Formats: sequence, structure tokens, C-alpha cells
Amino acid sequence: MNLELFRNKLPSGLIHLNDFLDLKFQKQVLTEIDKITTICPLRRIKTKNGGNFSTQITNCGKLGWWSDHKGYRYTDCDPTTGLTWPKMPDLFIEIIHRTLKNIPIEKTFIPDACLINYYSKDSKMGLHQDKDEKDLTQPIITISLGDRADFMIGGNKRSQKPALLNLDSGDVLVMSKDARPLFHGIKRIYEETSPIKKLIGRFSLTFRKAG
DNA sequence: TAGTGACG
DNA sequence: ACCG
Repeated sequence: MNLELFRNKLPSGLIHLNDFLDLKFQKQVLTEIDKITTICPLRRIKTKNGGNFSTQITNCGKLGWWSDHKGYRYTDCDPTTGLTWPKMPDLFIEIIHRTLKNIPIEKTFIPDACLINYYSKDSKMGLHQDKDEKDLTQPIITISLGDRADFMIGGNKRSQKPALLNLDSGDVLVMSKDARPLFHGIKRIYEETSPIKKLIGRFSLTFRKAG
């Protein structure tokens, strides 16, 4: 048994669909994000202890993820306005269907939440687990748009050294099965690598079944 | 708590 | 200075 090889092996539930969405489609997704942020602008959120995130977020779908002095949670409306989150665009549902058709691991997935994170060149996301969802066996599907990112995929403990994975514009990442509970984050953003000229920085769209 | 940095 |  080659221990080094074993240590470097990525979990089978982590599926990286490289260059899955073509540039034209990516631009359509960006148009939908523009519509969403017009209704519900990107906002800087805080941790429970008052710490600042370097990303800015908004949501669409029935539920949206939020963090403030009360902690992490899903809400059915924007806590800053009391308005319901914008509707999940049909185009996003289409991406989910196309993704499911191309992976052997999941047959159905009906997300009720889409967290939209915007990363500028200096944004990072520390290692964390997604565990605010009701059913933690449901996968999480992430779309990357804009600048290239170094994605960290770690273990079940934060102390485990993460492996790095490049996420480019148009890539789709599925965290399911054994990969679902793993610590993960974004180590860095590569400035001016976006294939979409008018997009500076990176958007990630993470689809969850939260409720 | 998905932050940051002080501290050992 | 670097790591956890």
C-alpha cells in the first residue's frame, strides 16, 4: 500500500466537472446574478463574534444562508429588509439538471437555497463544514464564475491539511457522500483570470437543500 | 461557527 | 520567522 498515494486520494463523492458550462452560458448566469443583486444587493456579513467575512453574499431561492450576531442559519427572508429572497432562476435549475445527468452519484436533488458569494482578489474563505442544513446527506453543488480560485478540500477535522483544487469559471463541483461533511474553503483568488471580461472577481453559487 | 491575529 |  502506497501511503502517500492514499493520503493524496480525493474522496469519491467530490466530483469536479471541469469547464462544464460554456462561456455563453456563463454570461447568461451572470445576467441572472445581476438581476438578483438588483433586487437583493451583495452584503458584507459578520460572524457571531463580530468578525468580518471578506466575501459579500446574497441569496436566491426559498431559503437563504445568513450570518450575524445571532449566528449561522437559513432564513426565508433577507434579515436586513424583511423581504423574501429573489426567486431561483429557471436557468439555475437547468444547471442542476444538466449536472445530475453528468454524474453517476446523485439522481435527484431539489435545492431550495442558493448562496451567492462574491470574492474580490483579496477574499478568502477559511476551512469550514456546511452543517446548517436539515438533511446533511443532501449534496451541495457549486458553480464557479469569473476569476480562478484555489479550493481547499480537507478532512473531517479542521487540523487535517487540505488538498488544493483549481476552480475555474464554468466549473461545477459536487460535494456528496463521503465528501459532503469535509472541511473546505477558498485559499486564494487569481486576479484578472476571468474569461468573462466584464466580471472582475469571482462568484460562487452554492446550491443546497437546506430545509 | 465560514474572521483575524496575538501568543506560545 | 513560522506554525498551530
